[in-house]
Amino acid sequence: MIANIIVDVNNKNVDQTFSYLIPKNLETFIKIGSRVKVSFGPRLISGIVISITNSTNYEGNLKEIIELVDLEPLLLPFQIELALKMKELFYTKTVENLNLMIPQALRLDYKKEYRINDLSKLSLEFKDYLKGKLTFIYNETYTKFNKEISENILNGNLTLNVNFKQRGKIKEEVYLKYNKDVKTRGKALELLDYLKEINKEIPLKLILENGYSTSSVNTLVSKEAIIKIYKEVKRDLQNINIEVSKNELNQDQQKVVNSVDLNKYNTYLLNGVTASGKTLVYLKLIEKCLKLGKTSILLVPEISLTPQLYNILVNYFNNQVIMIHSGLSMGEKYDEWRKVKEKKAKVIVGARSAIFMPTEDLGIIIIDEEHTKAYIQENSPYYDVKEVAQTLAKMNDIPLLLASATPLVADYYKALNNEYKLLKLDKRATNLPLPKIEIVDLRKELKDGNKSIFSRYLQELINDRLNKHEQVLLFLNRRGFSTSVMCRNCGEIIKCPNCDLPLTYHKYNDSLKCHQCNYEMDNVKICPKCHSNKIRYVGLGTEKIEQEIKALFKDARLLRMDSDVMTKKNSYNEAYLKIVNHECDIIIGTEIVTKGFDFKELTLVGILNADMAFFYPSYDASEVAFTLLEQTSGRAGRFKEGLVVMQSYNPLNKALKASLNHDYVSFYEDEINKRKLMKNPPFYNIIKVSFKSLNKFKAYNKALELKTVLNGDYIVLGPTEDLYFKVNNYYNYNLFIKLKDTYNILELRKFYEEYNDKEVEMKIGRG
DNA sequence: AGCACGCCGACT
DNA sequence: GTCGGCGTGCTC
Repeated sequence: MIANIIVDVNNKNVDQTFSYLIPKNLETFIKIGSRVKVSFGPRLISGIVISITNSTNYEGNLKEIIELVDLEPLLLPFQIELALKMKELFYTKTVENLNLMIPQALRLDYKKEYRINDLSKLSLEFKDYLKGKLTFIYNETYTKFNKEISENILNGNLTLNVNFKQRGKIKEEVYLKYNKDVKTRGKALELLDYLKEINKEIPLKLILENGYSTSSVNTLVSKEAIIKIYKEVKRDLQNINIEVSKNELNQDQQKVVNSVDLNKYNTYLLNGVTASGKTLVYLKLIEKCLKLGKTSILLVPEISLTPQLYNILVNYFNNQVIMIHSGLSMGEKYDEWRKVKEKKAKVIVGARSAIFMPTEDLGIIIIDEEHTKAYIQENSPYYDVKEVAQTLAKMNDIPLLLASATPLVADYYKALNNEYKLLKLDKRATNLPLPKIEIVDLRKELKDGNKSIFSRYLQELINDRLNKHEQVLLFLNRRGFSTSVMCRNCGEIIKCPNCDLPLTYHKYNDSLKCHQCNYEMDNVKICPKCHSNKIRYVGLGTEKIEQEIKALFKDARLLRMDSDVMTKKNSYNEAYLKIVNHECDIIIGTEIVTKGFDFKELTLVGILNADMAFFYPSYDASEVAFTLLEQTSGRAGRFKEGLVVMQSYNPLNKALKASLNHDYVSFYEDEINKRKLMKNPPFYNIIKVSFKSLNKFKAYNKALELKTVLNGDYIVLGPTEDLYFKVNNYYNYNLFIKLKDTYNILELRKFYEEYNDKEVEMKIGRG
């Protein structure tokens, strides 16, 4: 029998199967998904068995598999299938896709260890250097002995051994238990008596915390008076108690739950206004799956949101729930992975990587806040977890539920056109009205001489809420920061005449440029619309706001939440508790605060720069902006009546006005027409191919070369400078390919596979 | 990727 | 002569 293997080498040139003979003694053990040790060229590495066949079309001599790395197959067959499909979808390597599914703790490190058979055959100097050791792991300090090393390898005195080291360990906890009486005294006797009396296994940690030392423990252990017991612990993740207020579905929610057919594939799009009780719908669907003995995956956009939902689920389903996100340590992730693998947990909640859990009997995949960019992994391997989930749902013939108050325009289009099934939740479950939104015209503030970040109206409201002992959330939009040019007098944004995208300001030659078509013009000093000179590029930071708040509201307690502050693992939980316990009055934050917050005392949301997101030079800027406004305003008044104040230089913007009335549909209708006109998704798919190099011209030329290859058959835009054109001395050029129905371009695949320029890095993603 | 092979310049 | 620089090409 022959095993076809993907080797653990992350390189495009070897991203193919290699065939190896299965030795007789391993035949019953080697399965699809098994990890094996093989000799690959001159070295020893591991690989994953992708398929097992009787023959191969490789003409040369086959080598035998050396040994099995893990007893049980590391990956399930469906995971292999998924990894292969992802390669087709995203132009990535199979190896890196497979690696997404292997917990870090189980990834192998290869260490080359040399063993000396006869020390006396070595030179005095080398012997001295080794200090009598028979083995050494090679590093730079051995360079001076290179010659001697290679001689000894040749004469057989040195053997090379490749060590496969697993990165993580199973966490063990030590317990102590009384065994027998021995003669002893002092502290040790005291401890022995104590353990004898209790006669139970006591954690060592507890003993040490109670004033006993390791030395008295060790004395007793060595005399066999007590025994040490090693217990494997699965780390339990931090839990905050959040009660689910109501467990009964209302009529609308019930209808949604009933509409989801658990027995076959369908993509559902649940469009539910904020606080319409989507979480309860998820709970009931998961519960139904559990009753069928099936596993559920619930994806949430960010690390920050996961613990909240996790706690709700734990309160509902107890220890059947696991959580996966990038904030967990390697060991914690491994433990969660094992709980799924051993089928001890059937409810998985987590960020995008949770989709790769070894779920053998999947029943449903739910993607909350389906519109967020967080579901796309930009760093290699590129993937969009929504497409992965869809592939997985089709493979298992189970439903995929996408949910959002503000779905992606492309997804809503598909739902309206029966590609997806549309489900609606139009009313808030709490029966509270949606928060009232008011727009403050910042142009007027400026005219009246108010140069502060806060309009007078917003200042007034903040003071009022502080007096009433209620909380205020201030939201600062970071996207599209400081690159676009806007008139502070009339709100005009300078846009590209060809693409309708905001132009980006380039400091080096004081010009404005389009990132899609390369249109370029001199920077404007006078607004083309109102001829004022108050035109400038825009920017604002959370720190600056913090300063100003401190000056304006001296007694208010502040909490800053942006990605700079919130990187630590539990910082989000801490912040969350601070807000719940009302240890802060004003919360300032970026995108991170816009999702999933439920705070009783939060009655005012201030959006400081509502315009900002509209400047982002991408076809979906309006959508991102609208979504952000809607999400942010949804934070207000979840329990009490809330008010949202948007500050804007451009109050007539259509998306802004649509969000005033929480009117997704009218936003959608406006946007979908633009998409059609501009040949953007969902009417066309966009592939973005990036070229990155220290050499500007080489990067540009490679992009041009690909464009030539593709010419004629597709709409190809570019090469254009990336939004981040020069980063760390690297230059970035992009090509945008527009095509219908698929992302699969044979010519592109061929170009990529044969691509071999070390000076220019080529990457394929989505536009 | 990582390792061998191989072909050139500068050293005991 | 030979050590070691790195460019090239292959890995079942």
